[in-house]
Amino acid sequence: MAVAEDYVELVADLLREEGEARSVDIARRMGVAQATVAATVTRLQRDGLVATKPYRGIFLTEAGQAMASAARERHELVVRFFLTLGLDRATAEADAEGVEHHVSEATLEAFARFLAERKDMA
Amino acid sequence: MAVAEDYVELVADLLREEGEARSVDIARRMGVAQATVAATVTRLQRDGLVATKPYRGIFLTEAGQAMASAARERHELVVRFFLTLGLDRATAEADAEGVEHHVSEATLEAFARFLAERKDMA
DNA sequence: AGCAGATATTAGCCTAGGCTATGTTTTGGA
DNA sequence: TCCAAAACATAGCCTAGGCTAATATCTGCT
Ligand SMILES: [Mn+2]
Ligand SMILES: [Mn+2]
Ligand SMILES: [Mn+2]
Ligand SMILES: [Mn+2]
Repeated sequence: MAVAEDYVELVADLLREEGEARSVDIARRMGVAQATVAATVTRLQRDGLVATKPYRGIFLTEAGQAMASAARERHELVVRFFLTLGLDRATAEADAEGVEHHVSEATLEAFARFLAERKDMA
Repeated sequence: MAVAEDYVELVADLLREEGEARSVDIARRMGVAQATVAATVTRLQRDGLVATKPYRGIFLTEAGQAMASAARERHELVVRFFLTLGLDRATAEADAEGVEHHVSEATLEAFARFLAERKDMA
């Protein structure tokens, strides 16, 4: 589901940027209540995507890391595509956040082709 | 919500194509149980988007028609954009069905600009 | 006219994703 | 050391969107 991808992607970001991924920070960055994060994290754990060490934050399993990096790659490709299309950064980021969950591999490849063409037109 | 747009868009299509929009047909075309359609239609009615005449199908209110034509326009723009980008029809349609709900006005305008440029490149 | 089959509704259930309010538990600073 | 504040968990509630099974209603055909 879309939400799972966003969570693991954010957990990966927080781990990289902050060294740890705490529930509070996830709640803040996702604009959601802490209780909501708790419930979602429980599901993610059930689905084998994350593990938690209480008061020590959230960590990614192998599966979680795989999902996170795939999500990240997709996210960045969509953003770059939108930027190249002439969107401002804020819009590109905002729309990518939703669009990324609905583009097939074939479409992502088309985006990549477009970027490649643009590049060697410079 | 995304589902409301898809429903009213489909109702509009059915009214145009078939003359009437029946629950059975909506269920079939959306790949959903009839009971699900009933529940959703109840919400759409509550939200002033549709009206029903039992055993005579579903109709759009003014608001519903407005939403339907906006949704249709958006849908078609996204599909045309994807096709121009080189996607096959099936992929373009499938991805558009999800993407259409996550593109801002600014992005749609960028899509339109892209199409315009392509056109006078021919 | 009457009834079988199509169509629609209702009841009862489920999950995801939200919320607030109210505990617990941990931790760092005095 | 110890305790207030921060972090986390739990309980209880809600809506959207799904499902199946059972029931009701309509309609077209004979
Ligand atoms: Mn996202
Ligand atoms: Mn993302
Ligand atoms: Mn759609
Ligand atoms: Mn559509």
